[in-house]
Amino acid sequence: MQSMDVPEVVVLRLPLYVRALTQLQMGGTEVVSSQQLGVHLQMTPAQIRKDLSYFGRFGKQGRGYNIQFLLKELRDILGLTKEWRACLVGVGRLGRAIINYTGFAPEGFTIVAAFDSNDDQVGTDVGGIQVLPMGDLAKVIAKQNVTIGIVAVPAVQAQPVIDILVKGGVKGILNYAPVAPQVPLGIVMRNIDPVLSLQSMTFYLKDG
Amino acid sequence: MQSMDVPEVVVLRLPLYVRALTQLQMGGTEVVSSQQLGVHLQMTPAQIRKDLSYFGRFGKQGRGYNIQFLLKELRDILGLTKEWRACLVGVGRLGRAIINYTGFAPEGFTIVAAFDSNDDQVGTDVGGIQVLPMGDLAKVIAKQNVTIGIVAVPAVQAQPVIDILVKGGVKGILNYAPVAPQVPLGIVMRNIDPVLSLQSMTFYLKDG
DNA sequence: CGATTCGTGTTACAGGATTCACAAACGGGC
DNA sequence: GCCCGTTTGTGAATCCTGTAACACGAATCG
Repeated sequence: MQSMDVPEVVVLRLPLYVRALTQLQMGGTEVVSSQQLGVHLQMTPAQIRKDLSYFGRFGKQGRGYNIQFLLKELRDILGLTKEWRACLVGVGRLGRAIINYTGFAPEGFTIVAAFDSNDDQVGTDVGGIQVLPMGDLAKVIAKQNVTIGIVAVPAVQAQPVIDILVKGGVKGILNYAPVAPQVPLGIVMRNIDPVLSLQSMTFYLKDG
Repeated sequence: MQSMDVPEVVVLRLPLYVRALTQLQMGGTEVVSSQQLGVHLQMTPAQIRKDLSYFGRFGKQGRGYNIQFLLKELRDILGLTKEWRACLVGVGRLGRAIINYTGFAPEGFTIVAAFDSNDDQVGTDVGGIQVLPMGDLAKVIAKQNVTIGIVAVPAVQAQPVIDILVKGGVKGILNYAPVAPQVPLGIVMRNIDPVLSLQSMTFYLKDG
């Protein structure tokens, strides 16, 4: 709905606001100005105000933003009030680390199933989750209400796996494989790729 | 030097070109046009040509780009021709996964040392690397010629650890902790944060 | 050897995003 | 109740990025 006319860069920044505000809230602050938030996040106050203004008027002139209120609003906007159910494909070293990562659950992201194409893996238990064969994917996605697929397979398998996930019905893909797969319109994909990060970093390091 | 007037977005795309070209090279292709590359990467040919033109004239009219040559040039530009030595801080689950990740080495990134503040971890062997106490950090960075620090510690420890790394002399930080730490000017930082990726994804998923 | 085709590098343009600047609103003090 | 310092929300202006257009070089073909 409103997603249409909000620039994507703005959406990418919203989670940063959520995180910073949460931190401030932990610290006991109740009200914050765009100025102060800007210092925290290394951004200009103007940008913060403009970003927020895409979604409504959350602040009070002369005072700033009520943190609790703004947090609730932002969580709503981002869709973080409900639980998101994900499935993982690929339980190699990386996949295991992802399953055992404790950062997802507190934010409402739950991995409810794991798959692998390797028969040796199928049937084993990883971090309390039964590893299922790829054939069960579509069925589990439908039954378990899975909307996000997490891909942790080798590069060459990424595209086929993603095709299966999409056909199975997931709406979002979190891709850890070092490739830039194609997804149909309407599917949201995010890539996690430390090597790309390092390779762009070295550009600035090479003659420092 | 030239880093000054090249937009950062362009630098971020260069590794994508390197990867796509490498893939084409594996497939036996010798020459590629911006058109073809664009199909591969889902970009307009114009953008590719413009990006490359920041650094030189690599193509031949009527023919396209010689892949081997362009790859060499791009690797040079990005500083990928030498070996980059990194150290890891934090050998918890995430840190172990990073050490054991096989994607870094082929691209010239080597983890030469690991540190942890937990005395139980110090002295143990992780993926063939001795875990050292934090106190040794500065010494090792200098002796081992380490330029990149990889941070895989809990959120609250990230900032102090990064301060130590920077004081120790690293020039780049690859941060896996879910915070946005501050670094002094001249230090390059990249953040890897799957939760942020998911949280911006759900914005588009929430009423799909 | 001239004509034709192809694809580059570059310049000009359009669309976005960021920053600026200011009127309007709020709260506290008197 | 009124004034003053503060901070928002928002058009306007600036900056940046991506796209389209085009002139030219290189190769090919008859």
